[in-house]
Amino acid sequence: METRRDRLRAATVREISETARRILVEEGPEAVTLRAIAREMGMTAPALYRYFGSHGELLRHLVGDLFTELTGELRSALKRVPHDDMGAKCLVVSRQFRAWALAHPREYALLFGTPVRGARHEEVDFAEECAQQLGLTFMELFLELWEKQPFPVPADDEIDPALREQLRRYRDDVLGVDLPLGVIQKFLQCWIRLQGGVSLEVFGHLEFALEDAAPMFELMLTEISAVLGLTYTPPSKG
Amino acid sequence: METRRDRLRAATVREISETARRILVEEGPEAVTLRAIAREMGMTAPALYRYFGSHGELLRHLVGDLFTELTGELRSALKRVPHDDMGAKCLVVSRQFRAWALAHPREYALLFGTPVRGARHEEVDFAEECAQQLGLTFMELFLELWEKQPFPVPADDEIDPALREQLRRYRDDVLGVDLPLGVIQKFLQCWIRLQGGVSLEVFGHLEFALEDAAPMFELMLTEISAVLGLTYTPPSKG
DNA sequence: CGTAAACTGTGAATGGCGTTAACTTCGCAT
DNA sequence: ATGCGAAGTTAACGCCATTCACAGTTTACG
Repeated sequence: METRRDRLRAATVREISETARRILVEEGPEAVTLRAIAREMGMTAPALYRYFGSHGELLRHLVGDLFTELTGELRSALKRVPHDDMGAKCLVVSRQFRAWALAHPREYALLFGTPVRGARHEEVDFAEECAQQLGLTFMELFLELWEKQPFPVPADDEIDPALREQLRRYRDDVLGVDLPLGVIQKFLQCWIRLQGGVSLEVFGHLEFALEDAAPMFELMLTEISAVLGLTYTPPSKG
Repeated sequence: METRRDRLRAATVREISETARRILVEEGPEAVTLRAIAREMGMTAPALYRYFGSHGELLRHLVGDLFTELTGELRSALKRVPHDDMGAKCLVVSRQFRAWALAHPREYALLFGTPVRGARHEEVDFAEECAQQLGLTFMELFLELWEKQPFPVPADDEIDPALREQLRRYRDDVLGVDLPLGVIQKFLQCWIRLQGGVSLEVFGHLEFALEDAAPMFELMLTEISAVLGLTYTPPSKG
């Protein structure tokens, strides 16, 4: 049952997350220290150990929240698109992903930058579950596209055997769906191009040549659209 | 002139870099502290300030060294390929880039991970110069390919105006070469796919689906080869 | 040669960090 | 009303980067 203390505790956990995020945004990742969070909340650092087992655990919780936020924004952006316009859906979700990354570069770095932060964890992590939700969002869209408007995919025996076996494992053990392996392959190819390109841009690794990578991103979307048999439409000005 | 002290100083600088790198490899990036480096060298931390202005400056120097090493490996790999086999040259340099990244993931993270470490620098950095050398290596190869075996590129007026202007600036102000803008565009597209894909793999962001991303990487190389009109050949077993 | 300057190191100190332990305070259930 | 546990505190440990005053050694020069 929901006691009064439970509510207070949940509120404090929420305040800790919000404070950590504010510091992350305003002062950068290295400023997100237990002492800084506690200071900002009018507490002392050891008190935070009542809520999180360690600094790393607090950060992993924040990562989970961020994954959930990002997933939510993608899903709600999807709802604003005509239900049967698969091309628009794919474009919207891709652009929204990039838009969130650019609007929240430090959060994005926490989610998709070099890992390590607090190293690996044995148990299934809260953050990992949330990350899976994000992956699922893309996967569901891809699956819907495949069912409504099948696009060309390689036959199983056209796929490199070493890759084939891994795709099979991912399909059967993780996704548990019934799809040709070629669809999984195309999905991963698209995802790698999308996340790879966005990461490079957000982390500043394209600045050596491009001040604004938006047109390059759109160029990538035209290519991906072509691969998937979708009609590309330029972004709306809104 | 080259005094005795200069030689000793240079040797110490080298030892500092080597020690820092060893710690980076063996204990991870967060263990690369001034105290740890000094401890390992039988010195005290403040002594290191005689050689580097700060912890961040030391790291930036290390980054420069690493860029130089990577560039060297790519260049020497190129020399082991028949001079006129452009397809093989492109494949070798791409595979060698990935191989170095996988063999030195922590170093790679320092070069291509999320930046920030010590924030921006006003003056032209040693590390930046070294990074430019790496970029130049790829660019020279691309230029050689274009001259020897031109591949299809979009005409200037087929390129998004916003992109066209940036490509022009990059070509004229940075590269200073005489090439169609379409070549620059294709170069960046290829580079983004290459570095984007390798980064995702090295940072573990493909592990959700793939245990070994090598076949996926090769698949990407077949696509890039096709785009550039090159004949793809599988990696040699050696 | 001798001496002053420059270079290379040390030790102590400051302030920040994560984390632990001992201790207080207060809400709440029996 | 009593007692337990949750939520805080302060103090402390051992890290960290960085600065400063100081000492020893090497070099340069008159």
